[in-house]
Amino acid sequence: MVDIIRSVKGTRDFYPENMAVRRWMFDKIRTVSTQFGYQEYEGPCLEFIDLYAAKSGEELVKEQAFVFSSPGDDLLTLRPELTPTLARMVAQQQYELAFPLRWWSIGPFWRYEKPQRGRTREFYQWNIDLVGTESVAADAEIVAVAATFFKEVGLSAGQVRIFVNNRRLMDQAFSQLEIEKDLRPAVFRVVDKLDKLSEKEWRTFAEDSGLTGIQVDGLSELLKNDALWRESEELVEFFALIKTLGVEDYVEYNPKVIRGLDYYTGTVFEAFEIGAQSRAILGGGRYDNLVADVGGNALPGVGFAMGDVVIELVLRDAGVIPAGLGDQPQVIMTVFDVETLPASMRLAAEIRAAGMRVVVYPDVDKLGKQFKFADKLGIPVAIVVGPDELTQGKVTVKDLKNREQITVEKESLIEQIKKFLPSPM
RNA sequence: GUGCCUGUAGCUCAAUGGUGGAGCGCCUCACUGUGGAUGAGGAGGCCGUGGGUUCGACCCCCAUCAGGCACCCCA
Repeated sequence: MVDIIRSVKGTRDFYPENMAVRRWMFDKIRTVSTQFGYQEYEGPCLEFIDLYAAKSGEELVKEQAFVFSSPGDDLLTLRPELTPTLARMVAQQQYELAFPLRWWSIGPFWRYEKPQRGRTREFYQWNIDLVGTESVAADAEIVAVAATFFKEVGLSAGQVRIFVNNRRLMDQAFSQLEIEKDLRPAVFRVVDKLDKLSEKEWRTFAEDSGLTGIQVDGLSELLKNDALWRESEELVEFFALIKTLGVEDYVEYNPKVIRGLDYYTGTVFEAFEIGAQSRAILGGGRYDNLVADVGGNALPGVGFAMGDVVIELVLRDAGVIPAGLGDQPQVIMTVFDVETLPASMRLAAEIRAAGMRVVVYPDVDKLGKQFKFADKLGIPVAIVVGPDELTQGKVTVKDLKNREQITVEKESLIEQIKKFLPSPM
């Protein structure tokens, strides 16, 4: 093979087959988002780096963002996340917009990471936010959106679970353990490590992080307490609402869910695949001063983000992606010889006028070859118009799957094709 | 950014340091108005790339690029 200029590391090519799956996933996202009354929006893919300097995790901007200078010497970045853009868009029109606003978006993002399975440098992300209310009902609604998405794509509560916790509750608990405020970020990391280390290693790690033995004991107990949520009025109300919304099977309290990002202030949640893999699918939570960081009035909100890469792997492994997705043609018009080509093209136009996807075979080839081509593309119906048909004013319609064919009057062509087409789902 | 594993035909993978193979796929023919089977042929490779060791390298060493796994981090 001649050398082909390779694709950029960490990017993906979407061949029609993959594109069909992506289209299907995105359609599900759209369906669920709009069902809950959210409106689609989109921001630019390029932003000034200053937008992210305001907040975001330090590492996200400094080490994971694609930053470059434009010909005009501006420092630009390919957006690594949407939240700062959302904050700006809201701040710019804060006196025009009707709050609470429900917005959703899906688009490309870039992070300079080491690519591996489930992680690329260019990916798509679904963002959905409910901004302008502190109500617990908003938290519950957002989580219900996530749960409904799982239902919609065919993932059961046995396959995925949304784990919920509350930052305020944890802060309160940490205070009882007399863990100082400036130690909290380190403690979050300790919490995060619990399932990744052995108990002994975890202890060591916790003490190295600055916790006393008594605090480690307390923390260990705390993180085993699945009933801790009862001590939080917010969470009690939250879980009651989740039940009302009918998605309680998907939602569970988990004291270990903390989330890395600093801007979360209340409810936090993460959805995981259940089972051996246990991949993280989406994450989000409540933030109370989204807009203030970019110069607007502080606005509370709640939302989450889901990347397309992991969810696709989960959906594939779960076997819930339907077959027969895609926009391949429904009918192939074979070409018998040069003389009959115009007749074939004319017929194709008629079938298109009836609303079907039709291709005309572009060369004069043996019929067998034309059928084989149709097979490969998964086209279900073929039409043959040779000299015999033309002189009789008829058309042959062939069901490629069952290998049946029938020669009919031209007038009943469309009807006959419909009989052979697989019924739409 | 760190550690480990892997790069051989379009795909999946073999090949003690001594002339690179298989299965599937592809093309042609048996089958000049009918495709999933069968049979017979055929095409297709600077063995990821660049150095080094050696009489000789797909094989050993180094570097580099790419992919995977575990960290890190997170979606």
